[in-house]
Amino acid sequence: MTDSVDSSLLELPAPQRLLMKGQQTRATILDAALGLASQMGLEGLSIGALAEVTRMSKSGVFAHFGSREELQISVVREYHAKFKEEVFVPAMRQPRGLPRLKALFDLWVRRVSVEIDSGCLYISGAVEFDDRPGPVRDALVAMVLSWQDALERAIAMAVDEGHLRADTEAEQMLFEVHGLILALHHDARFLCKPGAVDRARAAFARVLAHYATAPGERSIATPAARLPRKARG
Amino acid sequence: MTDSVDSSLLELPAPQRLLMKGQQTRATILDAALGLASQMGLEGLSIGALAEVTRMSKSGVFAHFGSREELQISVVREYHAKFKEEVFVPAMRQPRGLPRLKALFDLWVRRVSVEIDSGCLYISGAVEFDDRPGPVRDALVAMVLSWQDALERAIAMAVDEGHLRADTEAEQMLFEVHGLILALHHDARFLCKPGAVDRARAAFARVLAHYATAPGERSIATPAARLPRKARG
DNA sequence: TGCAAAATAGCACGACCGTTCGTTTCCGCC
DNA sequence: GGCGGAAACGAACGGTCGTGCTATTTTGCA
Repeated sequence: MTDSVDSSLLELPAPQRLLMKGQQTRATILDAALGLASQMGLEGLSIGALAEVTRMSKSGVFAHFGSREELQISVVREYHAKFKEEVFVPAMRQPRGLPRLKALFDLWVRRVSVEIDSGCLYISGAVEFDDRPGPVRDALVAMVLSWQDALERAIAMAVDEGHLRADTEAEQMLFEVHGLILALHHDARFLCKPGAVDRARAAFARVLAHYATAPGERSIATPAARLPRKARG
Repeated sequence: MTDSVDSSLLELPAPQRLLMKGQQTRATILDAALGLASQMGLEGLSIGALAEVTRMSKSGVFAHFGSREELQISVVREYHAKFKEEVFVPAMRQPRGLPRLKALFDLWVRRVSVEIDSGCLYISGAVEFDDRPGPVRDALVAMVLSWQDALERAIAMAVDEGHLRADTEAEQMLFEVHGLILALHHDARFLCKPGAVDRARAAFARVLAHYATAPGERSIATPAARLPRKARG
């Protein structure tokens, strides 16, 4: 998890290690690639265009990744890192349970809204690679699954905290919430409908209300509910 | 709306009109193109691959459309026609209100499930063309909007029939339902999660329950509700 | 300052792309 | 049977793609 500074650097025999120039331009390229891939999709990302943007030669760009596929995978990983840092990490500073869950959704919405003119790689990648097997798809699936897992854990915690009904199916709730983000992305980016963000937020509130502890059924934040979370399939 | 048999045929000066050969192979090509585009996306659709599948020459295929863009648009239109015939038309045979709305969703789900190994052009197209202006995007947007319009009308009718709450915002409900389909498509096709169909159906039932007439608030199918539907923005 | 290695450039290859053009085959009608 | 137009073909063009190669420049340390 040392980010984009990849580990092979630490395994050099002995001599000069801090030749940072390479990693630095690699980061520059990756940044440009992220922007390009967000616009054109992972499949639309071409080394030639990337070279033009970074004002390098095609082979110069190419040498940093060894193959187009490796470049794509690096872009996916880079996006994942940025996403995590921008959405996951800040939300983790909220107390577990409803506040954290709300923060996760809010930051997620904010991210997708910001991306209204740059595109979410998770979403576009999912469509592009949904029937194109290979390492890129595998990487993409892994990233998305890890994000969904984090969300599911947050939901389960909210259940444990007594903020959500005890019979809440985390995976079902995740499905519904994820749908809201997808619809937001679709309406805002493709259909250019104004107010999609508000629709998503309103719908999320509805979902929350439904899964929230029914009035009188169980008091909010009952300490007794703070048991070790039961293992989920 | 005479399907793919385009109207220029009927405007010929006088003589031989039924040289159907052209339209026939055009239909064959279009059918193959639909399959190809469902797998590779509209941008991944290439004339060369299409020629190989149909066992024709590239130029032979090309001649039927005049440009790749025109081919893409034709594919979009063809998909729209098939979608309408498979989802919209049968649902229209249900009585207006809840039954029709349920049928629309059910057929839609069925379609997306069937497409689990062939891809929904509306969804993949939306992602591919969300920041790629041009005639193809325009056609795609028009088709999707017309479908969403149909859904919105169905929701509004269910309100008029008294099957849904009078204060139901059709566009908001549409947003939520659309999200379910997108999530279904994502989970089933990309993540290959089993049971996504059931999740979608369960979530739809939840949405319906929320927007349904609150118990005692207004009786179901009150004849008085059958007023001319108020104009919606 | 000089040296080895890393980083980048330059060039060429083969493959595929959409498109054009001239030719050839096919079909319906006189 | 032959004529005319539609349909399909085949070859070629210019372009971009990813990817190897071999120089050349740049970099970091002795």
